Amino acid sequence: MNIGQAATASGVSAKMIRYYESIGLVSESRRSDSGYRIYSDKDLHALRFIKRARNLGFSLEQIRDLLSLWQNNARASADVKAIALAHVDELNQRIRELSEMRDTLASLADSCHGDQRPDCPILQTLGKPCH
Amino acid sequence: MNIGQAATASGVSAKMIRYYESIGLVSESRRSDSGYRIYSDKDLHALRFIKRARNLGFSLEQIRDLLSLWQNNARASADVKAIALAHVDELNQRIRELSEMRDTLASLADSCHGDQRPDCPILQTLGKPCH
DNA sequence: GCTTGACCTTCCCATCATGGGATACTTGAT
DNA sequence: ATCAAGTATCCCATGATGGGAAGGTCAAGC
Repeated sequence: MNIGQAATASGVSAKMIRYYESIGLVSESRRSDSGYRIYSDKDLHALRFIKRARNLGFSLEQIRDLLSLWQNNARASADVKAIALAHVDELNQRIRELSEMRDTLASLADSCHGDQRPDCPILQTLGKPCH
Repeated sequence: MNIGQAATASGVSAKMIRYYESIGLVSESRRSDSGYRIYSDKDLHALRFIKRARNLGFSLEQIRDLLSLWQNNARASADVKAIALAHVDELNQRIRELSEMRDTLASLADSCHGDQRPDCPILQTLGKPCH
């Protein structure tokens, strides 16, 4: 399987597959005589693993750890769970921050007439001299 | 006021002030004879404005628009409100995505024993052949 | 006056994950 | 033989920020 097919089948772009290889996230693939990368089902499996983990918001470094646990049959599930829960915490933190921004901004927008007049509490608040 | 004092007073690092100037987000400041940047209260006001808007998650390009409205006394508050509401939508979208990730991951983690055994539904799900 | 340390200047590089594009080669089908 | 599509390697860009080097400036203390 060439890189394009692996990309389609895994949902990871060819560009990214090459990049993952360059940073050692996936091992260097076999090459054809002409230098084309060749992917096995096992390689594909790893790419799909990465794609899933990205969809869950894991960073490539977190995925590096997950991959090594995934490939290590002697792993303890506690190690995996710890990474997952740490990431849940990160997600919660970011959700909290974004929610706070949204609430503040929504209430500012709510108090703005939204008409042709220049008077605007949003700009007034942004421009206030101190926090 | 030198850049360091402006940085402290506005909460924007000196690095960032220079960067904002380089991309034309703030106008080039006056310079002393020796080339030091000099900031007025008005400049400081604009930096604080930017800082606030960043805290609300606006991108620098959005802030560019907000600043020009802020400085334009003939603005319509509707224009400001539109930008704010569009940003609220973006925030909601990101919150939704992150919440979805968190829920998926939390439920996976929940189903994982988290003990010394290798058996782990988290890795199993990440590694499953198809979406 | 001279030293010292804190501050300022510009310039380059790094981050993180991804995409765009240039140039050249390979493959497979007509 | 030709042509399109695929692939290879490079370099560059993003957005917002920080780090650091090399050199100039300022103010305080001796």
